[in-house]
Amino acid sequence: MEEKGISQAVIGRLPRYFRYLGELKDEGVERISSQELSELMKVTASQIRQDFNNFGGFGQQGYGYNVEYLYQEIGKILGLDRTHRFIIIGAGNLGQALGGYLNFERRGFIFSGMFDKNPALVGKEVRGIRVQPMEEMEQFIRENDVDIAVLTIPKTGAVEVAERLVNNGIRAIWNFAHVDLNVPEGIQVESVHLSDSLMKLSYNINRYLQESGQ
Amino acid sequence: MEEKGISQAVIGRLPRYFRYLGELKDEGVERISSQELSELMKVTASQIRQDFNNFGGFGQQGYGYNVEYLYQEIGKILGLDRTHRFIIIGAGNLGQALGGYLNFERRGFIFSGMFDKNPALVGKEVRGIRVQPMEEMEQFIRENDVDIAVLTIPKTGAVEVAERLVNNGIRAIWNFAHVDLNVPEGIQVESVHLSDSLMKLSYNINRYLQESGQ
DNA sequence: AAAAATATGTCAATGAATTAGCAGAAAATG
DNA sequence: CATTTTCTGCTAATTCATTGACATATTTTT
Repeated sequence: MEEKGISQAVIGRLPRYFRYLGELKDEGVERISSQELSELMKVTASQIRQDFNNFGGFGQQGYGYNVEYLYQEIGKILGLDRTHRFIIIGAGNLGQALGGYLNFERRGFIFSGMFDKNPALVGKEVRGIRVQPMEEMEQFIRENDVDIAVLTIPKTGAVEVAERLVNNGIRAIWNFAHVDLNVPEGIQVESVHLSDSLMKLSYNINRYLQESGQ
Repeated sequence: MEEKGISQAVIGRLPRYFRYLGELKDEGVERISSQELSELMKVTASQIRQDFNNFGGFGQQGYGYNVEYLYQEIGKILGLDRTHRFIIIGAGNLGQALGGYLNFERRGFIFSGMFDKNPALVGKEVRGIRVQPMEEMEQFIRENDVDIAVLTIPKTGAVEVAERLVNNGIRAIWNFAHVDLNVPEGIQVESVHLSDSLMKLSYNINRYLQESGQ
């Protein structure tokens, strides 16, 4: 299983495959062909085969793919066979929502700390984790082998906090602040720009109204 | 300004242009060239010009682009010159977080209702909006000219709720549930699959570890 | 007011991603 | 156990997206 230069287009589709395969597995489905999966997921069968072949091919001619095996393999590719400890910076509603997701835990993402600069939130508990003041963040990262920091703070401050995170050994940032973070080579950033997403929706509403005549 | 068959790749970049132009405007910058903008945003100048030209061209040779004008025009393309009323289905932390974002209001997205099936949450207020029971959803949509429904409920139930929304005249769904919604032609769906995003991050962490030798 | 510099819009070239097609391996059938 | 069917892995073709190059319009400089 060699992985070199897999495009982000492919990576971006893997979680969706993983989700569908997990559901099939739970339904007791043992095997599936690219054809069947393509109908279910509404993508071409060719794309499915091509995507999987990036990682060496998990199927067998005349049989198809074994659901359980394929599920496991994609999980491995996505790194879900390891555990990743994460902390949340910003204990507002969004931070609390993400801290509360039990599904993340199931995939090996362990919620281990939460920080906020607002004294009113410090001390509050989210799923057994006590919100700590921002001053304690650096030490906590160094002492607790934290991989991922989730940034759920307003954009003012996000750049500065990101820098502090990186300086203390964070490998990855899941960024919900509405700014682009510039981090050194080797630090992974995945941004979720909610307002961008909403604007895309807005565009498509408008487009449809225009195309179908006001 | 003719728009036909603009690719989603282009649309996906518009909100980011809009964000940068808004910041430049606030800083008092009057004009900018594709070259300068490309350095700021870390994309090629050619792509910027190509993207804008999909909509007819907003610049002038020898001058560049007027920041204020370009900002306005992209806003119009994204439909931000109109107002859209939205409701939130699911008054958990995520729903509350989205209801609380003042920035959406600034862009013309008006938070007008919130619903939850949990009686413990009904009656609670989020930014002046009272959480109503699910049973009142249909009538509210019909009587209040609601464009967008934000789905912040668990995946069980999301498909059924989506159907109810569509049957009562919703045009667009901003979907945070971890399922793919199948809606009729003409209904817009924009999904934010948070766990997919986290898995991509996980993949990239792993990849880097492997490439740089364990 | 002429010359030099700037910077767009557009076309062409390249590169990336998706889809189509098919040889051949395995499974199912009779 | 031979024949037919199924279905992958792979290569080739096609489509889509990005980048490069340049003619030309506008601005700035001298």
